[in-house]
Amino acid sequence: MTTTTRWLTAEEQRIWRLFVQACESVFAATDTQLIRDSGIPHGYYEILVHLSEAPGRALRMTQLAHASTYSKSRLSHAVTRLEERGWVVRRECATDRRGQIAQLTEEGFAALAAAAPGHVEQVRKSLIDALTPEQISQLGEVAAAIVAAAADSGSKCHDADLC
Amino acid sequence: MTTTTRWLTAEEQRIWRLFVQACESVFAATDTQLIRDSGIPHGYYEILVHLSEAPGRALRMTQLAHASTYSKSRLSHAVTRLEERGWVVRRECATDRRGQIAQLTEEGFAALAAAAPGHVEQVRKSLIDALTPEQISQLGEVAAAIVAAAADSGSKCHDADLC
DNA sequence: TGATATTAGTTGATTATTCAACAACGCCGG
DNA sequence: CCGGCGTTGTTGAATAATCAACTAATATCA
Repeated sequence: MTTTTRWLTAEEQRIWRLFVQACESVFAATDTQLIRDSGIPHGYYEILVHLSEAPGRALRMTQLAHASTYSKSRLSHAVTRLEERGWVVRRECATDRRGQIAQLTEEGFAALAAAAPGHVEQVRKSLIDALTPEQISQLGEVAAAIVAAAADSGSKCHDADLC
Repeated sequence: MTTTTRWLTAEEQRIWRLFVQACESVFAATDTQLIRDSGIPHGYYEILVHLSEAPGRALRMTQLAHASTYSKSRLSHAVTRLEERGWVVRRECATDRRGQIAQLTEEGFAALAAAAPGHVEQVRKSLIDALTPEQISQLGEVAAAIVAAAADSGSKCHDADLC
């Protein structure tokens, strides 16, 4: 436990900071584009995407929260705002009276369809087109390894919402 | 302008989502660790780091905002809270009477020093140790390319705070 | 110099996120 | 069928982030 700290080497630190910067720049760019062109914050967009891909364009709150890596509370607030925009409606769940089902409306689907091209274009500009094909596949493997490592250490997770 | 959208291929989309997930998992883990063990949110930690590395452990607000990729407003609020904790003080700037200089206090430095080992350990767990040495250097190049691309397209940036 | 534009930084209102507490329901053992 | 227990989802208060408006000081330039 109290072994001396394994500090990062100069090179490791450089790469760590580059990584942080790269993430921030990509998310800032995609977020800005999405809000500017469609008025949809990045987080809402992800919710709409997951709903649009679900059978019947509907999902239980918990499943949607998990898919979007939202906490239940955050999702509940977010869906309330999406309902105000008319993009989502809440429905009762037939098999579980506690359950709520979030369903994408036609307007919500239309808003998503209208926003998608600009968003995709921005993802290309910020990420895909910035890299060589080889770098893209390397990024894929690196990202997969990071996610896998997180899943491992997260296996002992006991927090309320996540996992 | 209105050319048909260059949609992402299935593989590109897979990698994009993996990338998003990887970033989220790393930041969630480092954030959680930092708050749990030191009560320091990730954003504040970065501010303290930049101050600690500056000559005299002090920086003009604007420089600090830029270094931490904070907006001026956000930084101003954040420094207010850091002052309340006794970790930072504001000083007048001798050469520009508009200016404010944020200076790290001894307590602030001590808090940073106490938090650093755990944070570094978490960065290792979430990122460095999850990758092979080759992947780490690949990640460095990929991140550098992403940052460079963002800097290019950001050159025409006219927003108030950034750039 | 004096008029105007820029820059530095703060503030308060609006909006988003987290956190802890909670109500309602389902599950399961006695 | 009942009582405890975990789950589902919501709520409201506290905290944080964004946005627009603002003050005050400096730069620019005729």
